[in-house]
Amino acid sequence: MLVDTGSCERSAHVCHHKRSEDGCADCKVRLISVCSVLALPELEELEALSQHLALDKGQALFAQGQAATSVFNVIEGSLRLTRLLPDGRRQVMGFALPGDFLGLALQERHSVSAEALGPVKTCRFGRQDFAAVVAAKPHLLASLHERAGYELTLAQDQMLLLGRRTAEEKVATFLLSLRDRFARTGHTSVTVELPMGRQDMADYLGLTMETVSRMLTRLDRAHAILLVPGGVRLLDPARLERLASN
Amino acid sequence: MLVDTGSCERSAHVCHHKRSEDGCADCKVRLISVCSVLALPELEELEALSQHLALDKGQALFAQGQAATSVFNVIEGSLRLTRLLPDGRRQVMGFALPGDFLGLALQERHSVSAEALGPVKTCRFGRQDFAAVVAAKPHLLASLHERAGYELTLAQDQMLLLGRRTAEEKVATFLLSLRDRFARTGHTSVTVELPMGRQDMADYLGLTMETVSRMLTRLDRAHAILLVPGGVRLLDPARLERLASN
DNA sequence: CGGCAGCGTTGCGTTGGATCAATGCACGCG
DNA sequence: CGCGTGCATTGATCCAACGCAACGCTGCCG
Repeated sequence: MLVDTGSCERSAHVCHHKRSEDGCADCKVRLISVCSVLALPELEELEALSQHLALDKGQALFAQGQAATSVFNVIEGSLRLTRLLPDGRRQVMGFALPGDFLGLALQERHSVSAEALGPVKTCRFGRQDFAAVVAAKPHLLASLHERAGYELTLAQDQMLLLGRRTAEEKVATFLLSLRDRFARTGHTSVTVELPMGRQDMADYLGLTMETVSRMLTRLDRAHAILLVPGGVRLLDPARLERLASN
Repeated sequence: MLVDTGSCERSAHVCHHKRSEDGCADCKVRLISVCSVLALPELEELEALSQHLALDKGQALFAQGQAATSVFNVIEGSLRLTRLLPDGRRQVMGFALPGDFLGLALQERHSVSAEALGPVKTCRFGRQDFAAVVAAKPHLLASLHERAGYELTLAQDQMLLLGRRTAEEKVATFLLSLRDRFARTGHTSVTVELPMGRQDMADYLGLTMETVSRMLTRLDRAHAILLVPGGVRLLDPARLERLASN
């Protein structure tokens, strides 16, 4: 049931109770994941079906079009969800952060590819197994459905952004939304970590890498943000909000 | 339970059995709507909670941000689903056709506005009533969830289109996808009806009205399509497919 | 230590689609 | 019928973002 026994090497402090740390009861993302709606006995039932799965930077969790044999809870790290056009143009559909569930829709095939942006830990379930549990627990289905509804409004936000916003607005909106998402997982900070590269941001925002870079330096020179290695410090969130304008 | 007693005036032939035509058993979209998963007794239960509601061209069914008191099945006609930016920029998130369900996510507030593109007939349910029925019928929830998953992949298609496709590709893709959607409701034809205006298409595709018009005339002059009043005849679908390229 | 590989930034010319401005065209109405 | 109103088309110009190429930085490895 547990994979990645090397997981403790990577964390900053030593593990004193490895056994229980892998259980759902101690799961770091339990309270923000779909599992939050489950009572303890149900949790144990699900735990019996779960496996931990770790990925390194760049590794794919699954690919677009592939039969969906598994679904996943993201425990740690972040992933890029992409679609590819035959000629190589790419659209990043979103980024999955800890607490997110991959395979919400329980569909037969994955509609996107998922690749690790850095070291990632996930909790894996067989799709059929998971679907059977869901079928037996309407409140879990309701929770999935609620998340799907939320995803749908996020997708709508993104369509509005892609269709009707300028490059500068896109970048400002992106930084703010990333800050807000990190805030929901507990990390409240003026410095927003950017686990993805410029090209990923560009493909998410419907821009080129160069334009993203230019907009970031423009915001930096305007003292709205401060570019720091691996992230951005939001110096003037109010100005960003004004740029994002809604 | 029945509204719009004038409905027969608009249809081509005379009604012989008005009573039953308003019932779910004779509903034109039952087999393609969420109701298709319901058995007859369940259908009657739902029917008791339903009202028919008709709209004229331009009328709003609900507005973005409004508390969602009702959810709807579209029976006839089509609607435009939009989001507005404070400065007036608009993004059309989609078009609802007969058989579509509005309010899938059962959320507290509507995330978009819905406006009739022409005469529309809907089947209305109180959201709370409907939610109660759903809570009691897991297979109905599963059906809603499946539709939500489908909507999510449509939204992803649209994000890819908005972010990474050229104007010509956008228009070609739009015409083909509209043809396919009409095909699913039974209307198979080389001539695709365009119930929306140029501005609506533009706001759906992230373009201006002028660009949409130019691309349509370009395709027309290339003999890929033929512009006809109120629609488009697809003369060379293969060429369009090539332009849409996936 | 030097070289080189992988990002990110910057400058500069190009361009696809936006913008502005007529004009066309179908309709409903006095 | 002639006029007005609302949409669609077309043409002329503009500009935001793209594409390309050079350059910079950082970390890795021989």
